[in-house]
Amino acid sequence: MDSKEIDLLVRRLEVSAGGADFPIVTQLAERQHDPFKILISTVLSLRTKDEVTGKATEKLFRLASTPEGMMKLSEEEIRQAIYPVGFYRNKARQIPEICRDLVERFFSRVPDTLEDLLSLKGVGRKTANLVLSLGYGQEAICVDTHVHRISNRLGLVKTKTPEQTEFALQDTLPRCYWSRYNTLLVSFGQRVCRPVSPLCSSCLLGDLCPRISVTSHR
DNA sequence: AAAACGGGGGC
DNA sequence: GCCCCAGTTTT
Repeated sequence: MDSKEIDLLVRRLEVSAGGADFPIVTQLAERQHDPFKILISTVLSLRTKDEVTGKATEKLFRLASTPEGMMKLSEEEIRQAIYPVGFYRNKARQIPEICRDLVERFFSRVPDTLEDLLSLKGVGRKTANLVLSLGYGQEAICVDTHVHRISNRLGLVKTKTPEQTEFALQDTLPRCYWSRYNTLLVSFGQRVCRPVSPLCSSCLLGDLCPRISVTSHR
């Protein structure tokens, strides 16, 4: 796929994903340029729907908005604030831990390198890359289940794991598309090209999808 | 590579 | 009741 075809694909994804008015894009834009907020909200978003995560993040930040403040919150306080995101045992425990790490090892700042971000407890490649991309404006591809699934469905990559997808996309996509691409694909994956009962009839990319007539896209 | 983790909400 | 979800960690 040459760069002209890729540019066309990204544009078509933009149209299919519904453009900037889509809630996820709006929410992400609001969190932009605040790496700490992006980090915390992404940890909260693990296996949880994004509308729920957005509200939970706001409530939590009303309690404390800095690593210093947040590391002092009790598990119970956090649990109440972030209801109903689920995964409380992990999340309510990890947040003060991450904040303590930020204060003690990184001078209360969210790191801006992949290696440092991955050293935080509960932060994996997807979270780390999202912080780099949205928080620090670096070109990064963060691969979640949507990006993994749809990149394969569109034939951009042929991979088994999200990590393989990340590296394959780095080879396939020019850098300038990385940040736009992953945000778009998540929107597209949630509203149109869903894992279960995808809206193929209203999808504008049917000609690129080998499974257009198949009922399930899993 | 696969399983464990883990809980509210939608149907 | 059953299944799904912007993942990460452990076996």
